[in-house]
Amino acid sequence: MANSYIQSLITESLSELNLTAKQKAVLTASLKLFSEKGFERTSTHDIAQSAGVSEGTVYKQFKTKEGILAAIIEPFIQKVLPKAVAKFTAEMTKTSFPDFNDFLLALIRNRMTFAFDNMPQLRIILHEVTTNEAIVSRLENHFQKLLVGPMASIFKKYQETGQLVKWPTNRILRYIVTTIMGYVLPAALARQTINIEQVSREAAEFLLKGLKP
Amino acid sequence: MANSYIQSLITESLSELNLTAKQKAVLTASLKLFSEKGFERTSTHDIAQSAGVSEGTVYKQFKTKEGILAAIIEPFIQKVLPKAVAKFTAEMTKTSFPDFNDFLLALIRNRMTFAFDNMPQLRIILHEVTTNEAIVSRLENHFQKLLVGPMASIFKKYQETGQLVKWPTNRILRYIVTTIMGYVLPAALARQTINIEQVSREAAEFLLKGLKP
DNA sequence: TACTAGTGAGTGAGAGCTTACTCACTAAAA
DNA sequence: TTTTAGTGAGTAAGCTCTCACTCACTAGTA
Repeated sequence: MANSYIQSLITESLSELNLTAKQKAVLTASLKLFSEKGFERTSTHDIAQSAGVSEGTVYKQFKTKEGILAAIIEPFIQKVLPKAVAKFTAEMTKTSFPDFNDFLLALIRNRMTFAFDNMPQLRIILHEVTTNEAIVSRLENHFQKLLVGPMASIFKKYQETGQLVKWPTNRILRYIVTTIMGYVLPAALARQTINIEQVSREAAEFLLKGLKP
Repeated sequence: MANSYIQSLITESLSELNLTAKQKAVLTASLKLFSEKGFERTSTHDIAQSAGVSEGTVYKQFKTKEGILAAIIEPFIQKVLPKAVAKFTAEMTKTSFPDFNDFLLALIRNRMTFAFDNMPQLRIILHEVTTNEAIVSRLENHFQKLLVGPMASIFKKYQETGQLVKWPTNRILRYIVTTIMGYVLPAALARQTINIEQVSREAAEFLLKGLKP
């Protein structure tokens, strides 16, 4: 469900650029190589070979190697991320789980699925983020604008019904996000998968206790 | 306290190699540049210039550029990390805080101080870890051998006095570590400092609730 | 229908640089 | 005198990016 939706987001943002089959091959090959070896250790020769095109083709569409990286990261930060968040918050406000436990579980499951569906992109961003301050501040900005705002009103409901501790939205979000990351990051780095269902329950159990009033 | 101890660990591991002043300058310059720009974007020319030596000097001691990276990462993983953990667990078992809250606070404060004292090294490892599986599995191994073992017996005490939930050591550690990372990582990436004292209390408050039986 | 002109994605050899690494040499210490 | 740290110009490999060229295809013309 979340899977196919995310997939369509990616294919959409790809087809929007109306690229030829070969240009798309360049992007998908770059995504794979960048996430496996890192941007700097991937040569344009590698990309061309992996995509089955000539190096000239790589540079027809993307003027520089950095341009390929931007063509991967930018749509993800500017389109995939915001759309996924918007869709999720809309779903949450509509469904309106009366029980905070159910809300937490849905949230964690949703976010973990998203992370695993977009593992290559997330790995690339994680790598870049350590040496690129610009991306860090843009992601921070996104976190504030996209997440903190919508979540505040949702949290308020649970706080008023005495199910959620009355801490600032920022603080509550930090614990939720980092607890999820605590499961996703090791798996991402070790290139392993996890049992999302089981792990979500585990994380929800802990967070529910920690975020009780 | 923790600060000066860690500092001495680094200087010790540096002087153990009994390097000349220029060779040490090469290492400290590399540490700075690698953590700021990343290993691949740092040239040996940059290192030589920053250290105020010739490129030949760089290669007198370290046979390859990878060798410089290893000379930074290896002592950290094999000596600094284990010693810091050993010293901490020894301190904890000796002092034996009767109150789990006090233990948690000491633990978090200690770990955060360590992280900020070793920020450059941690940034380099974070960057490398995304493209180097070998380091990942070695760190995982360290986590198991160094942390899980000693912590198990400490946790047992608090579990028996009804202050700590009876979850596996691994699970409890995961939540403690990730909660700390939730404060340290954003600061590390944004290259900012945080109020360790205030933030430690915040984190301890959350963890105490989440880890109550 | 047959011919021609035009288009643009794709090619790959190679220009131009950067980079990691070497080595013949110097200066100074032992 | 021997040894050793340090030097920096030099080298070869590898990188990004360019550009003159090909060729399948389309659209207009006779």
